[in-house]
Amino acid sequence: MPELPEVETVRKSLLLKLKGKTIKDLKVLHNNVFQSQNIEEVIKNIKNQTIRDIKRRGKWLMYDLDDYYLLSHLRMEGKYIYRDINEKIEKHELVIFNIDNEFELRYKDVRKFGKMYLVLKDELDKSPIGKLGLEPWDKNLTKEYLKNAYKNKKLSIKTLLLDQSIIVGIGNIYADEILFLSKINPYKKGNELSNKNLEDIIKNTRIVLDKAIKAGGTTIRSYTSEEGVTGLFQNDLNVHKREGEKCPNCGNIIIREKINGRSSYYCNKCQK
DNA sequence: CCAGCAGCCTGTGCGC
DNA sequence: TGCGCACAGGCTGCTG
Repeated sequence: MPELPEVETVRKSLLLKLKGKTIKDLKVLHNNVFQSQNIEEVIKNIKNQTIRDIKRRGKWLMYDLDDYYLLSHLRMEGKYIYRDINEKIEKHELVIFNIDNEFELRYKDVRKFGKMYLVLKDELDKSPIGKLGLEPWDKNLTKEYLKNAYKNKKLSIKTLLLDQSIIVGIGNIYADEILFLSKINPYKKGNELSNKNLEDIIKNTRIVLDKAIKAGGTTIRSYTSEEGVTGLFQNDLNVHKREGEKCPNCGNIIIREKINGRSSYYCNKCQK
């Protein structure tokens, strides 16, 4: 589920259910989720912490606890579900939170790519959050900022848009959409972009992500029959997942090519 | 330092 | 029906 609009949608829904609740217990059923952290320590430290708020930074969820942030990245397929206390653990459920002895919040991740970190609040900068670039709506995100970030970069703009140390939150779907609206060829190199290109990228990043958030995100593969978040933005996609269809702008056929290992959809007539 | 690509995992869907 | 392959909304870590 995981680009910024989907994470934002998850954040809002988690907050409604969890704000003010206390984590009474934690079970970690798969070692790689907390990666290098000592799981016994994590469990000890998180017990009886109250969820004051749930924030978001880029594609990271941040549970704002009393003394810590619990950071959670869904990567490709992570999701949260609610279950009754002690209900049978299903396959792929990796982390079980006991919430106020009322119900369980479970983190489920088929591919096990997702990550969590429990960090002290004043050590946030040392966590993965500390390496992130600007939020799309940050006032510091200007064409000068991008020009500087992209100078000397021979990577394609498609690849650069996915670089979370420059702008956060854009993934493979929205990168394609942003480039389509900006009429930029995805192969164009970062250091070859014009001022107009850079302005269009910033403008369209905000437009696309805003619209996607309002639509509740994009749902492409419906591998969730249970309570996954189901967004509607897939109906508004212009090029992504539309190989062989007509470009809504010029009628040319939309093509798909791999750029740096990621499927990229674009119109080679209007994206120059 | 940088670009490119395998690797992490599991499941689904398609062509044969 | 079964098999093998390509693909999946992300990111890290290795290689040259």
